[in-house]
Amino acid sequence: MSEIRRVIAHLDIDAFFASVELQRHPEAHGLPLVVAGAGPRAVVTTANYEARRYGIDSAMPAARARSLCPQAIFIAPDFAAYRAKSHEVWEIVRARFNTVGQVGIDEAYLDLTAIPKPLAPLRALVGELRERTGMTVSVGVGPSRLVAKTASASFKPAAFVAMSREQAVSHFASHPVQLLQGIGPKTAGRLAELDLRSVGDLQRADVTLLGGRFGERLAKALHARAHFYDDSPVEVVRVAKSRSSELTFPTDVSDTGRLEEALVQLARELADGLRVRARRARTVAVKVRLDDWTTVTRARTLERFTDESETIATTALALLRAYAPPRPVRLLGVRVAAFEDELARERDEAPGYQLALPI
DNA sequence: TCTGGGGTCCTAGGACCC
DNA sequence: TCTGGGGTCCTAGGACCC
Repeated sequence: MSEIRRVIAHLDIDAFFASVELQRHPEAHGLPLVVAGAGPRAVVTTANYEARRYGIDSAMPAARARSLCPQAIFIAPDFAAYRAKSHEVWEIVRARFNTVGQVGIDEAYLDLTAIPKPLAPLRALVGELRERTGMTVSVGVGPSRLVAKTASASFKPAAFVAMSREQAVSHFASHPVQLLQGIGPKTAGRLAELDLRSVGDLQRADVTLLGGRFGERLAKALHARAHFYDDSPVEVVRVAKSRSSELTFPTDVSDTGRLEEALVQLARELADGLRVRARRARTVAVKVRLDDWTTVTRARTLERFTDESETIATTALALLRAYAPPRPVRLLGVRVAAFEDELARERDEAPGYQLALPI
């Protein structure tokens, strides 16, 4: 087995939404700024570093953010503006580097293995991005996505850190396990029951003991993560596997008519999106979150692929009626999946192409 | 102070076919 | 009359990430 030493960079735009808003509201510079919706159930999408000093962070209810820092400037998110700025940033990156795998709106991995001395051009890129887009990017570099990501995440903002796997293993040993990507609150809680709280604890843990609790597969994966082993590739092209639209009501809804109306609207949005992207799906699913936060999904796979609002809406309605929510509804969603193979569709729709049908 | 919206991946169980 | 295992497709729920 030949071991190729990879060089991976992780780029992350610092406080992205808040930074875009600061460009449009220069008077807010140096003041706490929070991007959050206005509704009663809104959450914080981003807070700048001034606001984070008050304990405000992403996904926190906006109401709580307001009480933590009433003098902060609150701005409703403008996703069209963020998408435009994101496009600007990553187009510049793609013009300078070949293997760019974007992950979400404000992050990307770069595979720099083929570049002899990658840090200098990377440093130049950071400067260029700041000059041309006004965005500050944090950079982590390492032999894997995991090392690169952990480095950029823990040294941001304005980070520029390169680490070997061995350095990551020792440097992050004292940090909580949740620092590792893939370990969230649930897994951290289960690990704590085994008295494993830090990355170092997990490094030293007995895999057999872990296996008894998590199953062999997950145990091995967790142990490997703690040692910063990761061979996942940088994926330049990613094809979506599902699309969804969902809506949290400002107050819970019991009225069937109102629920069905909302569901049809969501189905329409979804179908419009499919047609814009020239994709068709075969599975339609609904998601219902009740007032007590229980979440139920129901799915149906159709005979044919579809991109029609009518078909998607009818299927979604049938699924909702069959479930008949037993309590007031907080959230409704529609999802489509099992997309038609893109190449097959292009071939089938190519002019002059005739499908050979058996007689 | 009650917790958005858009995704991915994993697991487990049942149906069905060979 | 009782007993198989493998493979694929589908559904439902859960955890996690940005």
